[in-house]
Amino acid sequence: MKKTIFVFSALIIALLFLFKLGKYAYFSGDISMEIGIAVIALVFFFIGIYINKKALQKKKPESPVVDIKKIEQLGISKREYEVLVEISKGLSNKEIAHTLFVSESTIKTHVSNLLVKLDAKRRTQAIQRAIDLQILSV
Amino acid sequence: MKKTIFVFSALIIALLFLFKLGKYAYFSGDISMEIGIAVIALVFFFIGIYINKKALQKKKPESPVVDIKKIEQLGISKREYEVLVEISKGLSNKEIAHTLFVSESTIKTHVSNLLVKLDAKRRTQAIQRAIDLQILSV
DNA sequence: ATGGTTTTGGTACTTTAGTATGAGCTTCGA
DNA sequence: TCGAAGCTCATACTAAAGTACCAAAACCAT
Repeated sequence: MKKTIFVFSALIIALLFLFKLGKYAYFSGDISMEIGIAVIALVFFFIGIYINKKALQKKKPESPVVDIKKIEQLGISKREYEVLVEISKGLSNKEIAHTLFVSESTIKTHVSNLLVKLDAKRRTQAIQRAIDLQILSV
Repeated sequence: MKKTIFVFSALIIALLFLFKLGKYAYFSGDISMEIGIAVIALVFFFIGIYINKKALQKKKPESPVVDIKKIEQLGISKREYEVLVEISKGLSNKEIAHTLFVSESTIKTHVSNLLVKLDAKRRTQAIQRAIDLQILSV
């Protein structure tokens, strides 16, 4: 909103400034005036391009973001989600156990729970499901 | 290139047309002329936005595409790649065997070869590697 | 404090996955 | 036509993955 106000203010100022130029050209004859108008047109043309580019740049960081609501809906706990992330990295249960400082048994329990909650038969399927559900950032 | 030429032609024509309007306003007094200039400016402002939007729309279908060169570089055969795709879908060796109409033994062989070529220890890791290498369309 | 959830861990077993090795068959280019 | 490469399949194991069941400690909110 502030951006919009700023942009319009800038446009008004630019317009007033160009009016001065226009009058200046006006006293210098007809041809100069046409050139002045051409300059005005071009300047605003590029302003339009610039504004638009800026606007689109901010839109870009869009949807590759993930999670939260669906994770909660599925009843996946924090710890389980951590395990899910490690699974998607291609780690084995033993490796996950090491990185999370717990026993492999614990990881197996988490994985089993995850498979149920994600309705998957294998960890590879769990990865796919998680990606589909936008629970994992690809 | 043709687009650019067309756009500039259109701009020149628009300019000439607006010059006519400018002259028209010119004979109607100062205020009208300033309004005319403002109109010109705004018109070109929006033309700029429009052109820019069009240009960016064509750029969009960008890089989510995949493969080929790297697949060849890694020495992955067609059949092996098919297996890789099925793996990434979360299928088991047995299921892949069914969908590709071969025995599970064959799939195991392909998987083993894939793991070597992708430098992975597990199929889940193979999936990650393949995604990193842009061999799989996420 | 008491009950529900989460996290942790274990045992015992079944099922997949993955490795190693060998071998027959097809295809395709030199 | 000869050989390399790819695809197929089998046997025999080892190693992960997953299931089932149980249970103690930790955490959190009423």
